[in-house]
Amino acid sequence: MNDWNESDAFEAAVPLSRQAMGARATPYMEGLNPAQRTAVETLDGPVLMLAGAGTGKTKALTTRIAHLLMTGRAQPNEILAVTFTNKAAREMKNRVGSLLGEMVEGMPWLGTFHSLCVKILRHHAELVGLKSNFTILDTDDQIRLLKQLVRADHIDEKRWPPRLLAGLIDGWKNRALTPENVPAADASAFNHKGTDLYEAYQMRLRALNACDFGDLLLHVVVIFQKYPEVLQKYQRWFRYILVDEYQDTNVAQYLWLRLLAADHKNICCVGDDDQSIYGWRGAEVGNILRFEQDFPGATVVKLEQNYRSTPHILAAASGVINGNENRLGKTLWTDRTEGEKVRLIGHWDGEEEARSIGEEIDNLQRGTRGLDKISPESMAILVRASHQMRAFEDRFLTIGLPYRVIGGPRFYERMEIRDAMAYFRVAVSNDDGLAFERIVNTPKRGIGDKAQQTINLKAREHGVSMLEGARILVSEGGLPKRALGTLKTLLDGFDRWSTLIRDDKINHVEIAQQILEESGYTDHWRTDKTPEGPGRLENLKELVKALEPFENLQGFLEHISLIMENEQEDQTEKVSIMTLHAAKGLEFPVVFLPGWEDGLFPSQRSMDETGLKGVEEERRLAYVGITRAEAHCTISFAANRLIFGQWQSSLPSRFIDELPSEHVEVLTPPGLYGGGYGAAAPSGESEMDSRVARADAYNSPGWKRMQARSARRGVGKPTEVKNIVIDAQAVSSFGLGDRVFHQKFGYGAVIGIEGDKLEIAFEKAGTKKVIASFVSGASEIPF
DNA sequence: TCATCGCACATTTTT
DNA sequence: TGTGCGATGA
Repeated sequence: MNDWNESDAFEAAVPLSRQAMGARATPYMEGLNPAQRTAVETLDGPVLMLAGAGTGKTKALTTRIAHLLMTGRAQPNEILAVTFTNKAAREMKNRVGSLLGEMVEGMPWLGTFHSLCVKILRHHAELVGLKSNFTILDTDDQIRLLKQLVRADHIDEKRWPPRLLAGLIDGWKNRALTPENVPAADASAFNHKGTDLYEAYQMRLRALNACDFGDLLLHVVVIFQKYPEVLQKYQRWFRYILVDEYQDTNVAQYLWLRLLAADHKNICCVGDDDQSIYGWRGAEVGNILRFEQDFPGATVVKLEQNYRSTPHILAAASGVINGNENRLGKTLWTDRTEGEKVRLIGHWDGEEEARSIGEEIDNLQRGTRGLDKISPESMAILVRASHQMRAFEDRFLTIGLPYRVIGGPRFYERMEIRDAMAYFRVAVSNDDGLAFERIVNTPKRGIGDKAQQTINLKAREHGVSMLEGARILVSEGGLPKRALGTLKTLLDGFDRWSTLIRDDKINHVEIAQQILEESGYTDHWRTDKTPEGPGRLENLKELVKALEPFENLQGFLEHISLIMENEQEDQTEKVSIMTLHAAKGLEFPVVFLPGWEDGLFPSQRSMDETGLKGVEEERRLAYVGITRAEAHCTISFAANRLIFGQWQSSLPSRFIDELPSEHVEVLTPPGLYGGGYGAAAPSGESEMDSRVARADAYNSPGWKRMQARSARRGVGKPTEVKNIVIDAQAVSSFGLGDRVFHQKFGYGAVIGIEGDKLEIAFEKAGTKKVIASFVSGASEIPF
């Protein structure tokens, strides 16, 4: 599958008939708005397509490809089209295909950065000291390798965890830095040994004939920079370059693109600076902000007409994103006029929030809100951090609401899958040491650390692979008897399986089954008594099924190293729960955005680590979240949350203050503060509208009064709530030193006042900041 | 070599 | 609260 096939990639494909197109109009261009049309038709020179959320970016991009082909500007194999994910690549392929019917043979150079790099690198591997059949390590292998190196250097793994080193190295690779280029400023990294270990790691990889993900790009960039004649060949070949999600590119990817575009200069980058949310893994918003300087004479096209959301939703999103300084500046608009305001709800705690959202979803799917029934599939809950999902899962399980969690550990990352693949890897190529290490003692064969070290030693001493080393040891008898026997069995197994693979007489699916069976791996899970056992067996079956479409095991392994996704769409209608990151690019009629509390969202860590830059990225995340919604968007926050078994109280997110109040409907949670604010107290809203439509409307006295008022009116939940919120006088009447009571934290003394927020030293729970309305004077508690 | 205990720790994730 | 890792003992 990944075989680099010259004829595929470079030989002229069947030319498209120019007459055939000339005769007809351009039906594939129908339905484009003027901006999209410009983006499609501006073929010469650099183009930056700034495409806001829901503005038909993929449509413009795919139509542009169709246009290039139909006008005869380029053959399918002369277009380089790059995406980040396999999913995006697949979608693009399909959409180009359907635009043009069956007229175009596949585009060999449409793919992810990584898959395209593999293709190039296999062809020039020797230039960076690799063989063209190099293997690709995933993060797991990478960490294990680094661990070995860290240990070999006698570094305290507690203080200097290998993962940290992995992060550093990834960071360097993202910035296209080889060990010799690591800036002096980074010299102190990892106990002053970072650079050396990086170098050692690269040497080790070369010895293993392996690459990590970062290397795929780095090596190609290095080759391009060092061997102009190689670069030139590609530069000349790719007449047109298209890049999706340009705001997510890192330095290495940027360099890669610049080098390739330097000849024809026909590069079209599509992206949205406001949706750059991957800075933490090396993405440089700067790339898109700098585009016009980097590519002089660039045409910039802004796609601003939004086809997804209602005006209120767009306005709310704009209000939030306007808080960012560094933007190219777009304003989404729509010609729609109808629609609900964004709804804002505060809750007492996370559980309450989950309950409320569960109820709301239930109402929506039954059509109780006087609206049409909405299928659960059309609804999504988008959270900042995955631990927030639990509350919803728990709740939905109890009320029997079908849900699906998107993201989480992917299929090919699961332990049993990786183990099974390690078996395949060793069977296919006996010298895959990392894979051998992984499974030599799985299932348990009495070959522990000690024995593995001996094997390793023996292998190095003879300059052979681990498997060969093990073979020598077995023949010499250099291991405990028990280990010797099991190891021999395993080695015989690999002999047998490798022969089967080489002979190619039996179907590879059968071979795979045989390997898993004879190695004892399937039995290992069959006899496993943990609750996961059956599921893992199930996954193994899935894995074997996934082998079917491939020619052989080898083809499967090559392909799979770059595809770590889980494609099992079950068609039952379910509510989706996912992180905001995972939601990028998706859309739902109904979106819930829970957990908008300072510290959770924006995340404390992000703010601590990168300061203002971090807040801005979090703000973009908020923008991404809101713009996922087509018709209904509900933002909520909880005053208290159980985090790591500890109650923490928090303040509503600063992003809530940034929502323009005229596009927000403030609701009180049913049951908590009494409910029905919107129905019974229209005054609150007009009050807020008359206020300067600015950020702190929610901190304003009006907001507080409103909260207090609805609280007083409330019936409340019998136990929890009645005495939490007290009236407006109390809100403003606390003074330093006052003794107060808080429902979850108990008694405490006010030690600081900051607007409507109090800093309170609780007797049991420590010092916390709380909204004044959530505490009451200690004497007022109506028990 | 393997099982158990105790401790530190705790975003976001694609390839 | 819970997990995952490393140190500890059988």
